[in-house]
Amino acid sequence: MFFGLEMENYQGDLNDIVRASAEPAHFSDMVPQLSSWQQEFPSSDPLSFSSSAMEDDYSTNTFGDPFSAIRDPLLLLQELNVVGTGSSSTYFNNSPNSTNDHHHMGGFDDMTSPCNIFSRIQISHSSNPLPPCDPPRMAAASTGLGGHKAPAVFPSDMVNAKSCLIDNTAAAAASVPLQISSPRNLGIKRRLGKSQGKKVVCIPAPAAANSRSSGEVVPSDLWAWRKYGQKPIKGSPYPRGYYRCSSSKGCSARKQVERSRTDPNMLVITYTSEHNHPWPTQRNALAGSTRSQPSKPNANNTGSKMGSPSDSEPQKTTKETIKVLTLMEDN
DNA sequence: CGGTTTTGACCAGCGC
DNA sequence: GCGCTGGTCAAAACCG
Repeated sequence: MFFGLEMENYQGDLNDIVRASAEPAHFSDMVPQLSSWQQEFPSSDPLSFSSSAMEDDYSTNTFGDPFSAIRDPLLLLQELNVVGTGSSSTYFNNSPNSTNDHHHMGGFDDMTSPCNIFSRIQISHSSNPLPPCDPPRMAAASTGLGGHKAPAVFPSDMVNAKSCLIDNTAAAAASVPLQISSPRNLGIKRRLGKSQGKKVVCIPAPAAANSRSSGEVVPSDLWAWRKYGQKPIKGSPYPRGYYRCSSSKGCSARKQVERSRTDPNMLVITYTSEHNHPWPTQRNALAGSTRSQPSKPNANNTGSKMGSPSDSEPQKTTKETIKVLTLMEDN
């Protein structure tokens, strides 16, 4: 069930993995699962998806702001370190207990709070941690990691854990340059090779979970991200969004968000650089951060060369997010 | 007012 | 050198 298990069968063709494990049908199964998740973690849970969001028709909004409802996977892990046992200090640690595949992340099992989403997150330590998302990039991660046991992180209820996280920082620490093996991504290879501390996260795209049309507020990230660009990517029908941290001036943390070209239900988030500041106690600003669906006459963006404005990630500051921060500070 | 998103333009790396 | 491509900049519009 875990794709870590699927990865064990990986023998080189990532596309086969994607085909084998990332069928859209899986995602359709995700909705009721998330609904049950929502039931188990009701609105008091700052991390849960909204039920109304789940009711949004994903098929009619295939790229409708897929990022807003996503909490940073890395952030989730960081929060684990904060809220959890504090036994680890990295985004995800290779648990000393991880001697084989399909281990829970150390400390995760301690997350027993009924209101803690993390209790439902499992980390798969697989010798082949490649996720069933973007094959070229995952191939890159595979190449770069050089056997590094990068675990996957995912809510266990979500489509058989169709999310993953590749810690390229570890690769960099091991002096293993991140490389893209696919000739289709030479450009990316070029960029990735230059940067350091890249982390690639592949997660299921929420079904327009931000539900901006309904005005529902969905927490996305404790970090404040400001979108500074969006570009269409060759070979991919989906644009890539460029975000930088706006929590602190001078912070070089950035992330790129795009849909997997092989599985539109998956989002590939690439983190670049680290935050050079503490957790934001509050968002720098509210104005614009709760921007609703553009009301501009060209809101449908028919004339845009870069895709729909709904592709972007709204920087939503929510009471729920503040609540999480408060809880974190209490710890 | 101070933040955001949007988006056209610009720049730089790479292959040919 | 040129073209392609990805990444970034910055002005304008927008939002609360």
